[in-house]
Amino acid sequence: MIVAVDCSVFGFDGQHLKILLIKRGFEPCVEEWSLMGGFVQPDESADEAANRVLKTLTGLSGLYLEQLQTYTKVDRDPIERTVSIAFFALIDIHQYEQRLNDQFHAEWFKLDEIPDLIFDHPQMVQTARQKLRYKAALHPLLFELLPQRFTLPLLQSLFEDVYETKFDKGNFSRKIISTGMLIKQKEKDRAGSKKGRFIISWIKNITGRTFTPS
Amino acid sequence: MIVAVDCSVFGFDGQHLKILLIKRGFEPCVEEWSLMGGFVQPDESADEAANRVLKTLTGLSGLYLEQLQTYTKVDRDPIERTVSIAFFALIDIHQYEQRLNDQFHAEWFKLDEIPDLIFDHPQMVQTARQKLRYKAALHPLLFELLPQRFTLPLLQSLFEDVYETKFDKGNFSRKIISTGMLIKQKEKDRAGSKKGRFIISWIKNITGRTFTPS
DNA sequence: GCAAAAGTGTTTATGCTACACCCATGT
DNA sequence: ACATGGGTGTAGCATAAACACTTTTGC
Repeated sequence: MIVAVDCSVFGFDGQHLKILLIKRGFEPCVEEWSLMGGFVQPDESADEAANRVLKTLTGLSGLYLEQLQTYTKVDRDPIERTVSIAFFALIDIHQYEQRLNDQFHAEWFKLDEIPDLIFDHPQMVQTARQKLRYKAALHPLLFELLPQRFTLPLLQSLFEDVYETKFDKGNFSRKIISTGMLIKQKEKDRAGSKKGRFIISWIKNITGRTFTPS
Repeated sequence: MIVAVDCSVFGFDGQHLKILLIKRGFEPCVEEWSLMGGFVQPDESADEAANRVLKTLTGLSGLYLEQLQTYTKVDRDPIERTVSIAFFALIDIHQYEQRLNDQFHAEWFKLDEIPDLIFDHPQMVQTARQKLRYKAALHPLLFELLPQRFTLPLLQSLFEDVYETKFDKGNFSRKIISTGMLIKQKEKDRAGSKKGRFIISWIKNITGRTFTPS
């Protein structure tokens, strides 16, 4: 039986949450859109395979990566029996290097504009999205989508896009600050706002802290 | 590559949460304790395989079954490269039929008295336990461990054993009742208590309701 | 009657929501 | 000066925690 990995890669461009898809260059289903994936090699675990695939696609290592679920329907691959271990990854979209892009014809898609995907990839994307929402409500996850230094309004717009709702800025601010995971810098970011927003950065290595957005 | 399933089967005997383990009757690691598992056949999905395995072990179909995680370390099986899709299942321990038991030398173990297990099964058990706690805090899951008709004090002792803590009976009662998922019966259960406890039953098919224990 | 466990009520504390208000700056 | 978006303060509401109280029965 063949064992594959498929990755739902999420990014945030400042406006919308997006997912990275590639146009397949090989059979079956050439020229159709799909998640980035690959086969698990004899000398690697699935996690290693997923990291390898992501490195190949984005040029980046050490991305936030989490195993989602394994898809095993008998006929999910029309050619040969294949089980696929689905992952989702979070990436700072601005670190994504365009140069490797062309090789795979990769593109970022807004989540409500996803094209038809091969096999059971639509289901993987949906599950990835659900898990992202579910987990981000309790864990500091979405920071992985932002640069090291960002602003609170930007973080809020990310949460609002992920949860498709609006949050009260006062309550949002208090909730996020109260986690103790953010450090307010002295500098402000003055682009696109009359006042300016304080830059904040994220303490990545606090373990065990959880929070819910308001 | 070989694809297997392994199931962490939980039960509740009225006192403690327990897990069902078997003594392996075949190589490798004969006579050692392990989770109940099996190989995914060419004509079945992993879910079907897990259900088949559970049916073989317990004689029961339609158990609560959920995919946990897939274990893929290269050398996790010393004989041949095998990936294992781990599941956890919840069972009303009293429906478990002893007759099929002997075939596998199955036994229930308290979670703090689990013997050495083969391969990465200890990790599977730990992850299963974590997921059970995590999910039961938000979803009506633990009812699956009880008979159709049970009492509130019994439910509370189940929660207390799962979370290794004590809950206030008043607050617990209100919280559980407020979910609207329980029906208080007219009858009482008079065994082992001076007053008696009202029997309650569980409305299984309410979707979307969630709750947190107090 | 008394002990023991079931079940109910009540007070207090906490946290969340909504919304009003102030602040800094570009035009 | 004023419009705009950033940031802070606060009153009211809803929920949760702690604990006192009542009920029912076996002994």
